[in-house]
Amino acid sequence: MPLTHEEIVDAAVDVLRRHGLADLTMRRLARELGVQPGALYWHVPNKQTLLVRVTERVLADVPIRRSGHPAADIRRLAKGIRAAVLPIPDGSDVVALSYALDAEASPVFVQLRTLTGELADSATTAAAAQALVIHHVLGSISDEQNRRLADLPTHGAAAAFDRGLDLALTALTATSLPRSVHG
Amino acid sequence: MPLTHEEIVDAAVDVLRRHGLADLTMRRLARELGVQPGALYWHVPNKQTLLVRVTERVLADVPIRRSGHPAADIRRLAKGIRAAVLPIPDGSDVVALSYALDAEASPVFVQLRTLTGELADSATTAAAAQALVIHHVLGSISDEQNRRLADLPTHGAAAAFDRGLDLALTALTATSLPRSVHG
DNA sequence: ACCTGAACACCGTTCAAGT
DNA sequence: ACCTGAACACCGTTCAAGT
Repeated sequence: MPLTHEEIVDAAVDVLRRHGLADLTMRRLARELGVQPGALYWHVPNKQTLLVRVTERVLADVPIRRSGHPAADIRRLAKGIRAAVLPIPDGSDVVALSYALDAEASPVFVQLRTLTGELADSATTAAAAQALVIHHVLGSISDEQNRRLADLPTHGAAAAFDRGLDLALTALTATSLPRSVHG
Repeated sequence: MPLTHEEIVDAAVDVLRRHGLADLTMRRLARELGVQPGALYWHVPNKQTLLVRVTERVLADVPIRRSGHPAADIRRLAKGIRAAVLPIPDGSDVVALSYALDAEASPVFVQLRTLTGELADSATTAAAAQALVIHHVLGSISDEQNRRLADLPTHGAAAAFDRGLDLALTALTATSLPRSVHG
């Protein structure tokens, strides 16, 4: 049976999960799948696009629920992203790259945009808040993964993550009265 | 005259500034300097370390002044980093990598840590605020550079950057009364 | 339609040997 | 002390040719 697009993304996620981004090469992937490197290029245009597909897959399990309380939903979403990406070596780099290439690459990104929009008093504030949260989430994960790589302690990481999230959300709900349960 | 450490870093910054990270290879650098690739390894242990030196050089021109008003100083510092890194292709990636490898790689990082410490009501808040600001700064620059690469508009970038900075600082000065002019 | 084989133009790093 | 030459073990991508 012929190689499928799905199989390639599966194998890519697997290599990333087990060995990190440095080992996630097109050649390595081909070896893992028992084909020649060139075969991959019949199914995938290039490595960058493949990494975006990997991001979609990794973020696909993050639950997107709505409670009517945007701040609480943002908090849950941010924690969900962290939980999904943290166990994957270099996961934050891959997700950041995909977010940069395509800000609609995952429903998770879109949902975050919607939620900050409901909480902010203006469109510019909403955009700034969305960016602040995304940068906090991906930056925190990146720092934590790098600390792990360098064998530095990460005991307070989860609490620090929450504290940073609080700071960002405090500012949002302070500058504007929450319009909360309106959607 | 023999090759010097300085010359190598200079050439590296130059290649980065003109061609970006993808073209900043040890072999390309050697070619540019008229030596064999192996020659570089007598002066520099590896590429990662060289990139940290590049970051030091890039951030060296960011002015570190103190006014007695930490929030204003943080704002100025953040804008200084943005001004220094934005004109350099992939500059945010290189700086983020260096920050991850060594959070004391530049006096700029250290100064930011000090300033958030003065504004926060606790050590954990200080650490969270430092991280939030750094992630905002590097994340914003990265987004802006990527948008430029993809020929997307970046007209509101400076304002969005300031707005995000305000959000982070508003939260800091709201949760705690500024102890401000105490250092 | 799907893949192989082979090439093109590269990488970072090491190290004996030269001067 | 400082560098060359040459190697080792790789990269991403393309594409004629095969089935």
